[in-house]
Parts: sequence; structure tokens; C-alpha cells
Amino acid sequence: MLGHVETHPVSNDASPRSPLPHGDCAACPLRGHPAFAPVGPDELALIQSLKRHEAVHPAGTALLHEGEADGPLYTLLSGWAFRYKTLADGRRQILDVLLPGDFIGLQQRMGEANTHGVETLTDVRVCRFARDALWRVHREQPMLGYDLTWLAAHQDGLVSDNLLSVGRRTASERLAALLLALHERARPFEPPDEDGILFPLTRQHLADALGLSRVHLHRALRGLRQRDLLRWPSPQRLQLPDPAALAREANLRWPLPLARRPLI
Amino acid sequence: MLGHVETHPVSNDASPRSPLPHGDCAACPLRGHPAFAPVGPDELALIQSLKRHEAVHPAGTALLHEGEADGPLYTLLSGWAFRYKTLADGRRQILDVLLPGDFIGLQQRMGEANTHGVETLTDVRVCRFARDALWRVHREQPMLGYDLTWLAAHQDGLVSDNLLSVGRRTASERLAALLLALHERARPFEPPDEDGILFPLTRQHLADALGLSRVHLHRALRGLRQRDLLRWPSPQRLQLPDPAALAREANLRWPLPLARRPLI
DNA sequence: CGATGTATTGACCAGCTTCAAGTAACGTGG
DNA sequence: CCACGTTACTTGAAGCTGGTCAATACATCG
Repeated sequence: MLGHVETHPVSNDASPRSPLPHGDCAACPLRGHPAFAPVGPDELALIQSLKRHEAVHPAGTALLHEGEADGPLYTLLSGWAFRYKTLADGRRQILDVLLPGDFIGLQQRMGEANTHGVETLTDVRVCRFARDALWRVHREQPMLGYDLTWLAAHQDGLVSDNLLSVGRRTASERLAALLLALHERARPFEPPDEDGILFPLTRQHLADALGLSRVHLHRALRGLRQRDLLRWPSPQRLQLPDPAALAREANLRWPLPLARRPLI
Repeated sequence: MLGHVETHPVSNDASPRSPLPHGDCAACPLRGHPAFAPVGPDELALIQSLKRHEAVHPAGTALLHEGEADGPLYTLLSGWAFRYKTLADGRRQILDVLLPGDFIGLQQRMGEANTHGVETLTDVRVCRFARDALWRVHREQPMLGYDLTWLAAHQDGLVSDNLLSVGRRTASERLAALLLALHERARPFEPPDEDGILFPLTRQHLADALGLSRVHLHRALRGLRQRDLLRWPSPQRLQLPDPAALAREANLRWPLPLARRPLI
């Protein structure tokens, strides 16, 4: 292992391109979305009061740094990002991919350092919260606190799925499982009737998520592409012509269970 | 992949060997333990009221079944267990190892099916809680609810560490990292001045945790043993003569940060 | 237009899995 | 007490999966 390790340059730009005005949570475009569970007026009021501002971060920048303490808290409103960890020599493992509605920063208690980083894949709109939001949510709206626990446990579930893949699936099984899962998670946020979905991960990202080298990832890609299980209509678009066949390929339960999630 | 897959027989014994009387939480031997954060009297009273009974489960039995809905909630009082996921053909990935003080069942909301199983490695004493404990903790003691979120996030951190290992470390790095982490986590519960700690994982467990075959695990073990980085004084005992050297081997930060954990 | 970064593929080889066989420890019944 | 079954541990040999190295193609961007 380890002749040459890829480096992952990140524009060090931790400050958003544009802090935006406050924004009304009741009017949040995600609020009415069928992927999320509805929320009561009192709870919505609390979320509103904890909200500091919205901001847009450009693609390829860090939202949270590995090792940083007292980082910010966000909800992702639109765009893609990912969580990752690195070794001292630069090897990187992507833990999971973050999509609209995902909460960022759950892992940090006051004063504790982050054990992972978060980086954007596309331009991203986030909703930023007060630093003590985590605690105030629990104290003032226990139901939302319960939701936070669920979100943390759910994220654990996503990472567990990836660990099962990386530890026990072959390269092409892994690839099939990941593409399928991302496709299903992202589709609700995509305009229907398009040829495929937006898919901003590079080959390097895929390799780092799957525990493969970029070269071998290509072999797996070629295999699936030749059997027409996936298409790449344009650089940032992914199309899965036969999801059920991919699921069989991946040894994956199908259809995937997708619960309505809480949105904080 | 996949000529012959190991099977993992589990005695199907979901019922404990011995349900025990109620037990007084204030007198719980873990309560005063330095690994855990202290807790106020009101919070302790709530925990006591949610407690149903204590029980001992023998080694090698299931505490939670993969796919089971509405499973029980436990805190592990003594002994070792592990969380795992399996593929349809039997390949198994161990997600993390559970030690005294760990909470079991966080992932299940009412009515949702477990996405992983939990199995004991030793005889295990657990404290069993009412089914609605998760919600009542949040509602009646927000501080403890906050702790539950932390526990979920912390478990996510452990799984993430394993994912980094399995995805990006070599076989012997993985082994070193896992043994070291388990050694550090388990040591506070061991009598000092022993030659090594109790270590109930078999080679098969280690292989399943590291994403390796049992045969290759042996090569990694032999390598470390020959350099005297680990000793196996007796079948269930593990000794790490030079933890710092192992940490270098594993590309691991040393010493490991060990926060005081909440105990529910 | 060169400079940079990503995508892609071939050739080679190492790390890891599989297959196979042998050893050691333990409990059971004759 | 010993043959026997069972289970975990251990090692060698052969071969496949996946990594490394290297070269080309193709974009985008100043």
C-alpha cells in the first residue's frame, strides 16, 4: 500500500460566498417537501429563533474541518456535500454523502474537536444555527430533541451500510450499492422526467467512498456500463436504467426503505 | 469473492438465562466509575423509573436481531457484545464492539426494523428499559436526551473509525488500530496489574470486523507477534507491550482521546 | 496556447482470498 | 480412560482481485 497517495486540495475558504438575510422557516422550500415529516408551529418557531442566517458556499470548499473545535451547525438546504476522515499520509475515506435536509455538526459537543471533515460537492445553500442550538432544541422542544437523536442514529445507519459494503462486498457490488443508494436518496430533490439525476461526485470521490483505487474503480464502472446498468449522459449526470437489476448485482434489499425524515 | 462463506451460528436464545430483581440504579457499580460523567438526582430517578429489570445473557446469543422491529432497549452493565450486519449470502461485517456503559437500541424508533444485529461475546449483564424510554427520557429530562444524541453521535464516530480502517488501512494497520482501540476502551473495566486484558473476540470476529479473511488475518497477527507488538498469554487474554509503537504502526493518533461518557 | 486537473486504459505485480491440510483443545459416550 | 466429534487455530500453495505505474486523451482556464 501506498506508493503514491492522491492529494485532495480544498480551497481553504471557510467563509461563505454570500451571507444572506434571515429567511422565514415557514416559507422554507424544504418544509413542504414530501421527504420530510411535518412539524408543529411551536417547534417551527424554535427553529426559526435558533436560525442565524442562510449562506451559499461554493463547490469544493470546507464546511467543517477535521479536528476543528466548536464548529458551526448547519442544515443543508440545497446541494451536495460529504463527510470524510483522513490518515496522516493523506489517504482519505468518505463516510457518507450529505443531501438536502441533512443536519451537519451533530457530532460536536461544546468544546470537542471534530473527528471528521465536511466538504461541498456543489454550490450549497445552508441554514446556519446558533452554537447552543443543539442543547436549546433538547431543552425547549423535546420532540425535536428526539428527532436529533434519530438523525444521529440514522447517519450511523448510513455509515454502517457503507462499512458493510467496503468490508464485505466486491468492487462492483460496492459500486452498484452506492450508486443505487445515492440515486434513491437524491431523486426526490430532482426534477422528474430528466434523463438521470445530477451526480457531482468525481471518480476520485467514488473511489474514496468505496475504499478502491481510481484505476480499479474504472474497471468496475466499465463492467456496469457495458451491461447497460448505468449511463453517464453528461459529466455530472447519472442514469440507472434498471435499478432492480443493479440491486441484485449489489446483493441489496430492493426497494430501499425510505422513511420520512425529521427536518430541523 | 465468495467460494465458501463462514456461517455464524447463534444460539437462538433471545430470552435471558436469568431475569433478576429490579436493582437500585444509585448502587449500580458503573455509576461511580471514572469513565462516566456524574448525573443529578432527578435524572437518576427517571432512569430508575424506566428500568424494568436486570438480566444475564450467556455468551454467543443475540440481544437484537437484524430486521426485528420494536426490539428491547438495554444498557450493557458488564461483558462484551458487538453490532453487525450481514449480506443475504452470509458475509458478515462487524460494525463495532460494545462495552460496559454502552446503550443498545438507539437506532430503533417505534415500529422501525433494526438494520443491524447485536450479539454477545461473553456472558453479559444488561439493564433493560421500558419500550418508550427513549421518548420519555427526552421529554422528562432534556439533559439526558442531549446525552442520548451524544451517544448516538459517538457510536457513529466509532463506526466511522472502523470505516476509515477498512477502507484505507492495510491489513496490519487495521489490526493494530482495532486492537489498540479495544484495549484502551476495555482497560478501565479491567483489574489493573494483570498481564493483559480479557479479550473474547475469536479470529473470525476479528476478520469480520476488519473486512479480512481469517487466513490473512493470521498473517497480520503473525507479523505483529513476531515483532513483539502483541502477546496472547492465554486464549482469551490480550497484551500490548508497546501501545505507542502499535499506534505508529497503525497510523493512529496517540494517545487516543477518551472523553467521559454519559451513562443512561 | 501552455498549464492544470480529471478521465481512461494497458501492463505488471502485490495483497488478499480461496482451497486444502494439519494441529490443538475440549466435551461426550462407551 | 480413550476414541470420537466438534470447534478454533494455524500454515502452505495457487490464483484472483485490486493496486501501482505510466501513458494518452480530453476538457477548462488564465
